[in-house]
Amino acid sequence: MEGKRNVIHELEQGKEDWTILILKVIDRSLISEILSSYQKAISLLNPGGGFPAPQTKFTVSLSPQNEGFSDMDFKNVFKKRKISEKESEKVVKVCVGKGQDGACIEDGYCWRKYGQKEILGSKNPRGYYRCTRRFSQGCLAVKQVQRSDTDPSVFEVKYLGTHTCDDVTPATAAVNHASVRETERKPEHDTERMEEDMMLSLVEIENKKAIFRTFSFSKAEPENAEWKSEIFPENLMEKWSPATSGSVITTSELMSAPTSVTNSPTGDPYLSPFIDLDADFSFDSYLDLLS
DNA sequence: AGCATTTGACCATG
DNA sequence: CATGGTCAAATGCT
Repeated sequence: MEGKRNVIHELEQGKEDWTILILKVIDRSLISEILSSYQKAISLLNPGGGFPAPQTKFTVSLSPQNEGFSDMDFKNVFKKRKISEKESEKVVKVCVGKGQDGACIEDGYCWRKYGQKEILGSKNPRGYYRCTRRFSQGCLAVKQVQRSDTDPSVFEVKYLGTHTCDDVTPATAAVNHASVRETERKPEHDTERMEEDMMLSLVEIENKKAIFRTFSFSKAEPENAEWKSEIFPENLMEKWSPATSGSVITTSELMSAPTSVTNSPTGDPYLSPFIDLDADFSFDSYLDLLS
């Protein structure tokens, strides 16, 4: 009985996390399916229990003028995000890496390691990478990758400089694969492909979620515009930015959002901290729309 | 053989 | 002088 309760709790936790992600993810149709699955699973485990009372009313604040959020912020997702004033490098991106040494973190570009350093006060060395097109195309993009001291599964990736090359690796295509396929899918799709898509997307989105949870940026400043537009494609920013800050994102807006994914090298629309929205979002009302 | 990675040396900065 | 970033020779891999 205790175990069942834990499972329900975990599912609900996951559900909340997904809801946070919905505000970020372009390919909503797939997320809707996942969300429905969560709900079905909870219902099956907890018949008659229904949804927990709207503690599910929460706020997500992602204004560029107060970007950056801590683990605590995401542990208390129902509270308005408190902003840290962190002044630092051009960009600091914290993300989960799949590689054993951080060299394989997928961001769509080809990198070549040119150095590694032990950093004072850090357990793990920092790897230095530059774009492989440095000499062929004069691309000056550089990144630094360091495994987190606190969480070995997390790599802190710092991007410096802008890509001037036009390199988009197959890795990027793979990242977008599931979403692209999703848009191509016919109404009468076969379950096998659905499962495959779902698995791809789950892996992808779980990574995004982890990134999103620990994502932090330096203070938004004019000189950062360059890397902002590089990492977060303009058209997506436009599509996702409400006209005014503090506007409420309705569920219908969420459902009608574009399903296409741009083929941007490092484009990670899921993570855009520049979406200026303070959204009150009720999970229950969202599910009402789904049913 | 050609390319990528490793690693100690070197350099710039505070 | 300590530290972090880069260079480049040595080494490894395919």
